[in-house]
Order: sequence, then structure tokens, then C-alpha cells
Amino acid sequence: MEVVTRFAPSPTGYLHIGGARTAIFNYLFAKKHNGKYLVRIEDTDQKRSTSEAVKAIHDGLNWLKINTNEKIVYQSSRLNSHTKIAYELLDKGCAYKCYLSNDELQDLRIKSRENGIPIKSPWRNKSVNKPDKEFVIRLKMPSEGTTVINDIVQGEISVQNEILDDMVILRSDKTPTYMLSSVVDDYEMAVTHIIRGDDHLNNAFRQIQIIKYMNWKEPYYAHIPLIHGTDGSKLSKRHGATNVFEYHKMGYTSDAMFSYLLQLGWSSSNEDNYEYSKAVELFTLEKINKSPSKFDIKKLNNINSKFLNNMDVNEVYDLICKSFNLNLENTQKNRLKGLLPELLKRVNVYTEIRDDIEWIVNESFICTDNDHQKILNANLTILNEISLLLDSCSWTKDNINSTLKNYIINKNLKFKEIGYPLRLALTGKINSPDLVSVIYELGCTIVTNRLNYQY
RNA sequence: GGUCCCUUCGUCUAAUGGUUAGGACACCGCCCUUUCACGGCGGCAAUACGAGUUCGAAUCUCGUAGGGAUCACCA
Repeated sequence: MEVVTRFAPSPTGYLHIGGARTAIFNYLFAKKHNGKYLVRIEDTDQKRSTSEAVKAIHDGLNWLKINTNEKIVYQSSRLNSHTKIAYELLDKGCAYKCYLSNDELQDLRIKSRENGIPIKSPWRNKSVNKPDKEFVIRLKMPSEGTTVINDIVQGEISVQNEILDDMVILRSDKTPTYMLSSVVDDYEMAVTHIIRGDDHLNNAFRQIQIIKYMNWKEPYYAHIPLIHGTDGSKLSKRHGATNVFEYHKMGYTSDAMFSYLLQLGWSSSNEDNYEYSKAVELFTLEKINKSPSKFDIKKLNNINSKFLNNMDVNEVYDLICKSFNLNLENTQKNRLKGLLPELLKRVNVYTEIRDDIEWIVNESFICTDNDHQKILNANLTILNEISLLLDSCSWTKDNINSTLKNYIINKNLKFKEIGYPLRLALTGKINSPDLVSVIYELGCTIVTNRLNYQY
């Protein structure tokens, strides 16, 4: 049997972190078993669905490199199939027409809440036809016995059938509800494993009745716990960005995000970080934890910085250029690339090096801060002398290093005493990569210019 | 409120009835050092609580507490 999974977001916003993780699990499980991973856009709620949201979801999936190769299924294009099944269930006697008005429904709802029994429409056992009246089609839930689901993540769970309500499968405007559409689509797309958030666990017990009535093969279920914020409540905006694509804009790499999301609620012993092929190799649904985990940006930062420092310089360079809209000449490009490994050691996200671009890229950069200029003025002799020495030094890191070292020995200075003004003159900053690298990558001309500048 | 689920360091997790309860992140300290970092070494820190079963419980059972999900003609 070929494994088929699907990720089924509704296009009402961006790709949420939780959704992204669900997609990752679906993606990995399918890849692991050489199966198919499908994406279905659940856009049956025309009022809330937008094309911008569809695009946002694709952006998110593409960024994480977990979009499907298969054709995207739009649920709205399949409504006829769903409706057909609703009437089939009606014909079989597994569903019924319900003529309850909104007011009547409201009353029933209040009563059902009071006595803890789900809504049972009075039309359940009447097979009347009122051709001129609006109706909805409700599924006739079994009223006795128990339904058991063997969930791969949650284990064996059973509920009493009497607590299942006769859910609406076809609205009065003849459109199918999610409860119907989702089941029919999963069946017709031949989905074998339904991997989704555990907010759907309760739905599973109701949806599975349709499958039973239709004599379809039951899929495997894996209901994964939701991601929570640091305070234990459902992840929301006040915990930080919940849109995965925001993390792209913030300067996280997709590989780091992928690895972090994967580790949130799943682990295979002995590994810290997972790149794609490793993840595919090791992934199993059984190792997903049952308890919800909390989103921790600090861990993501750590993972991102590790990925950043192991990435190819050209790749990071491209990300940075895109992010900052840079279009550099070759000499500028080489300086930036040369210093990139050093700069990346200092940051969690690559956007943090924004402040360093100027002194690296701009040939005529000079330190403009007033207080810093005072310090530079006080050290002009040192700067000029070092400039002179560097000017006549053959340009290797070793030579630059010994030039500086010899200078402080001759002048009986501590490195700190030349390091501070040198750093300010060259970078305009108090903190920077080590001076030898800075001097080497900037090159002799720029260095001597900056060291001889009259403030 | 009904139903279902969950609970190991602050966080992510490991430990299939026998471990000194392990690792990672964060935090703290020391070393390295040219600032900030990186790196190296070390430290702090957990089985929610209470019973029971057992020679032995984080692990099995029950209860309690806390947390979460859900209860639409939304998905």
C-alpha cells in the first residue's frame, strides 16, 4: 500500500507555525515511506478564504521546502462530489433532513448544554419531505455503543456514541460542511494517514461515522499536539510571530526553522539538529510526544546560529543581499564575503549584521560619532604610525598580525591601547571581528585612508 | 459544565519495572583572548501531589491538583 499524506490548511491567513509543523510531519512521513504528500486548500468558506492567503501558505511551504510536487487540490472545486455523498447517505437512511429553525436550534443548544446530551433533532426519526421548506442534512449518529480510534500518536481512545451529535453535513444553501468535505476528499485522494493537529481529535470520532456508513477503509490517524507559547497557553501573537514566513524576514534560515519545528514534540535519540535527509531517514510518527510543547525562541536562535555558521558563505551572502536589497560590486562583495564567517559567529539571525554592512561595503566610510571622534583625535599619532607600517607590509594575516604586535612591543603599549582606536577608526564600532581579519579584508588602501583621516 | 487528552530540570527532551534520572538550549562560573563573539572545561536545575501493586515505580493502577482540546449551517 502506498502511503499518502496530506496537509490541508484553510486559506484564511498566513501559514501558522503550528500548521507548518503539521506540514513537516506529513511531508516527512510520506518521504520516509516513498509515498505521496499532497496539499489541499480547504477553501469551502468563501467568505473567509482569500487568494492572498493561498499565496501566503505557498510562500511558507516553499520557504521551508515542503511544498508538494503533486497537483494542489482546491476543495471548492470538489463540492459536487461532497454533495453527492450527502444525498447518498440520505438515501441509505444514514442521514436525514432537518427542518429546525435557528430559534428552535438555539433552544435545543441551551438545553443540551444543561443536561450534557448532544443535540438530537426531532426530525431524526421522521422521514417527511417538505418540498417548499429549507432543510439541512444531518448525519444520523449511532446512539449506542462506543467508537474506538487507534491513533498513532494518542493511542487507543474511545468515546461513547451517545455523546456524538447529529452533525450537519449539508447546509441549507446546499453546500457541504467541512465535516463532510474533508472526509470525502481524504477518501477520494486515497489518503492513508491523516496527520493533523489534535484540535481535530474530537472531529475524528464524528467523521469516522461517515466512513463507516460508506464502507470506506478507515485511514490511520495521527493527531499531534498543538504548540503552546511560553506561558502554556495556545500560541498566539503575544508570544511573538506566529507566521512562519515572518521568521524568514527576521533572518532565520529555513533549514533551522525546519529542524527546530521538527524537534518541537518529536525526537529521535542521539541527534541535536536535523537536516532534511537525516530527518527523512529517522522520522517516525510513534516518536511524537503526546503533550504539547512550548515554542522557545532561544532554542531556535541557537539552532539558527549553528546552521548559519555551517552554511556555504555564498549561500548566506545571497540571503543577505536579498534581505537588504544589496547590489554590490566585486570588490565590495569580496570584502563582505571575507568577513562573513567572522560576523556570523556573533549573531543569531543574519539580519543582525545590518549595522556592519556600511563599514565593510562603503570605501569612504569614516567614523561619524562625536565621542568616538574625540578618542580618535587623541590617538592620531598611533593611528598614523600604524598606517605607515601597514602600508609597507606585505598583505597577509600573519604579517599584519606581527606588524601590530611589534608596534606595541616597541612602544611598550598594551594591545588594548591600539585596539580600541583602531577598531573605532576602521569600523566605527566598539565591537567587531578581530582586527587582523578586519584589516586584511578591508585592504591596504581603505585601511590607510581611514587611519589617516583628519576628523 | 459534558467529553477527550496531557503532566520528567526554566525550555525541548532521553530513560521498554532495576541509571548516581542522561543530553541539548537558557542561565552562572572559570579558561582562552584584542573588543564583542566562537571555542574548551565546570556548575545550577526535574519525575505535579497522594495512595496502591511490586523485592524494586518516572515507568503499572486508582485518586487529587493543574493545564490543554472540543462542544457551529467555521475549518
